[in-house]
Amino acid sequence: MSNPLIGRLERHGPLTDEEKEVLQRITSRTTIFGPHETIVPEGSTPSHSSLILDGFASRHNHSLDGRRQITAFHVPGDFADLHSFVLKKMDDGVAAVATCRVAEVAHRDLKEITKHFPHLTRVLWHTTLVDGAVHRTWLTTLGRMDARARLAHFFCELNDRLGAVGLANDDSYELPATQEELGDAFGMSTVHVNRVLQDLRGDGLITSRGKLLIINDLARLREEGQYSPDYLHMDQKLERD
Amino acid sequence: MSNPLIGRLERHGPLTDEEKEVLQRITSRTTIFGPHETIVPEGSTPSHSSLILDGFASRHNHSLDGRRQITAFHVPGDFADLHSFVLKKMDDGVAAVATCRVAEVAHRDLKEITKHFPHLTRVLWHTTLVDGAVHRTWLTTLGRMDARARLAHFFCELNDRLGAVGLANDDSYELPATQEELGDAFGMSTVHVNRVLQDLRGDGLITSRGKLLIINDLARLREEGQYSPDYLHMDQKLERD
DNA sequence: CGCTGTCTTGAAAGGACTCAACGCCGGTGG
DNA sequence: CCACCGGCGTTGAGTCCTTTCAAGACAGCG
Repeated sequence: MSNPLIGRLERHGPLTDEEKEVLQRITSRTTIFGPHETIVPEGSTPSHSSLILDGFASRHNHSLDGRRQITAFHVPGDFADLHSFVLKKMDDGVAAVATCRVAEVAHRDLKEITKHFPHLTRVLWHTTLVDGAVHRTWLTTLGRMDARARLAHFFCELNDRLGAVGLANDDSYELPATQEELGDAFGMSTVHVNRVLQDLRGDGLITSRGKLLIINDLARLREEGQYSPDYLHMDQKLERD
Repeated sequence: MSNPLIGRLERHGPLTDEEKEVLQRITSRTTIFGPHETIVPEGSTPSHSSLILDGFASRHNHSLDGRRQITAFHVPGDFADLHSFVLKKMDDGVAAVATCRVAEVAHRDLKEITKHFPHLTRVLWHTTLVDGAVHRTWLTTLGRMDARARLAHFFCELNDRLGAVGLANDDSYELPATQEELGDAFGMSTVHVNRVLQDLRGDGLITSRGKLLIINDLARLREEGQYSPDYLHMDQKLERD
């Protein structure tokens, strides 16, 4: 089976055989994390970065009074903490939402890439910048949209991101997050998440059975969430030279 | 006078003379933007990135219904849109808050850096990752703190960032943003910004005369804003090899 | 079968918003 | 030199989205 990282990076243009070999080599050590387990502790100084091969993970900050804010969700093919390679110290933490299979990529190996593979370096840089673009978009939904629109927006985002790795079919996908986690991500209480979800279901926009989320009316959900996928920079090609 | 970019990047460790020469060379073309002028339009595909030499700038997104969210403020020494070098298309826009002197750094030149100066590349990457860390922190304040704490937090953040470039003295500095801009950054209406500022002044935490902001009780402001500057990664050294 | 985590529901309280109007001040033009 | 103007800050009142607290229902699991 093909390497999820290579697939992810090749969305932005072909890689040379040599580049693919390197990527293959540095992603060979894998670990499993169960639901709610910590993948990278907040404040730690890891010597490797974690690539999600399988599962669903979150990144979170804690305010000083202990409240949790989830700042990102990660799907297979995403680096959850590539930033720790450059920033060294984690200002945030990474946790498994559902069971995750993770490749641990040594920072030593990443540094070799930056020394010898400038194109690969730019593509890796690109993935961290897309994270930033998603952060900005979440800022916009948090600052300027109501709870219903925020959740609608997120369901659209996830549909596109999971679709890109073959994990969404017919606008439906597995969403392993609890209502508490959704609340921690989108600045709302668990109670309110529950009520908004009921509204969205009641209005025929989505259906959910257990962890399965089905989007019934994607056009309307996009409109309610004011969703436009530009910020994901999904199929953008990066010139090599 | 010394180059603000070199000063900024050298916070993370010494640069070679050759690296400094390159930086000096690529930041030589400057432009002035007046208050409220657009520096980089949302959705554009710039061929250069804008380094703030002087002034105060903002980055913003618009929701589809036209509401503005400011996602970052930039001070001298900051690249406002280094991400456009790698992402190509701007998902956000950059505007001058106060008059800005800006160095326009050609993407062509940045690409040469990624080919020949791996250390410099990592340091530049670092600055975009700090932007990301600030975004995450803002997400946390937006999602999990009330309006008063968000503003308190921001005033502490700016005190540290401006202090690092010599633009804050005795915990006071120029803050050229209007109350409307603060509202657009921190998810609140102009009216509410006004009221919260009055509270902060009334409680003796800050004083403001015109555009000058004075922090009267930094310890208490930090506590109210739950502020800790770790996420700015300010004095972190990056090893060269 | 009981436990624990998750989802659901109700009621009351509150933070923040909208609308609307007014004051202040610096700039500009007559 | 002064009156007008537009941008910005301030105030008041009413409304509403969202929270908190509390408790009950449900379901998977050991």
